[in-house]
Amino acid sequence: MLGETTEEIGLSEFEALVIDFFCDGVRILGLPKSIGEIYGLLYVSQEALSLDDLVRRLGISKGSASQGLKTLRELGAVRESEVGEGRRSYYEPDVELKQLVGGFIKEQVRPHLASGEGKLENLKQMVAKMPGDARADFYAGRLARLGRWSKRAKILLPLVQKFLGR
Amino acid sequence: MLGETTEEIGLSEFEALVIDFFCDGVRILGLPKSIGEIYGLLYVSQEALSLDDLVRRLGISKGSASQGLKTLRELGAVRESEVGEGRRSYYEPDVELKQLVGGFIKEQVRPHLASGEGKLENLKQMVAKMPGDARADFYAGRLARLGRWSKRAKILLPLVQKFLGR
DNA sequence: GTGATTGTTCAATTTAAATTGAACTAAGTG
DNA sequence: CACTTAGTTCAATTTAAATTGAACAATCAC
Repeated sequence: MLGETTEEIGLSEFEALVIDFFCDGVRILGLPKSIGEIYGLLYVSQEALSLDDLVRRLGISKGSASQGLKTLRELGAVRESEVGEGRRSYYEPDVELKQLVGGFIKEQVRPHLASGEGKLENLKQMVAKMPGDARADFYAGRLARLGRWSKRAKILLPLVQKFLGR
Repeated sequence: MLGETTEEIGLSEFEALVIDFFCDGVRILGLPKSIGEIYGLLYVSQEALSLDDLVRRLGISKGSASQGLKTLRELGAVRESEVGEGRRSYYEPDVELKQLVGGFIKEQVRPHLASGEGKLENLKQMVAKMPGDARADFYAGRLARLGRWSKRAKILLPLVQKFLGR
């Protein structure tokens, strides 16, 4: 099993630029650069890649690659390929924008929205217990507005997903 | 001019929780916590506040407050109040979701989209210069897909703004 | 079973980002 | 003008986040 195939190491200029493109992309979403590198290399590769391929070609640690792949799988941005023969897993990207955005909304956006709504509920209860003066009225008004923001976001998200679906 | 008005220092529990709410919010958007603190305190205050008020009540440095206010003004999330008498400036929040999202899209999202389109253009030119083999076809296909993503985003953003406008 | 291969976890380290604080500009006051 | 007050800038520091790498499971091969 020595020297089986020509093992590509390093990255072509083209590959490096595609990867850089995705690093910028994930940066906006608040995800670590390594996620962009991994997804980028998968996106620009014709064949599915193993964890070891990612480590070798990107020059990142096994820990980073493992952790990054885990996040990408949770987001639904990457899936295990069926083809790989041995015990080793190979990964390929999901390239459907709809899926990518859907996964991001489900994993990153909705949890934050939900926790925000919880906090808002607490705040409303605090105001309900305050003396009914002008200050409490002001607070109630501001909280009501936040509630409307949150409600709108919850209507908007499915619409966005629908729009991206076709 | 000593001891003019009862100068509130520190934060009530309610104020602290509202500020915390906004810190979470800006975190998702990839903005620093101090931005959330400043906007949060303005949001929960009935009167416009000066830079010095922010420094004192939030316990942050003048530098942070100045820089944070600058960013918030650029985003259109905060404006100078008309009322302030002396030479000092007072600030109040813009509480219209439409404006806030609009400012964020204009300042944070569009510039990234534009730079991404530039990079994509470069990549397409590189592929055009490659030998016309299967690999180049694969690359061309992937880049075309990225182009569609970007096009969709550009259609979607104004729709989102419109939706939030009413 | 032993030894090799694949992948995960997490404490220690590195890297990147935010914050401070002192020096500075600008504008107001007497 | 000299003196105070308001606000900005930016190098140095602090803080938070990402990455590493070594130890640890899990799975296969023999």
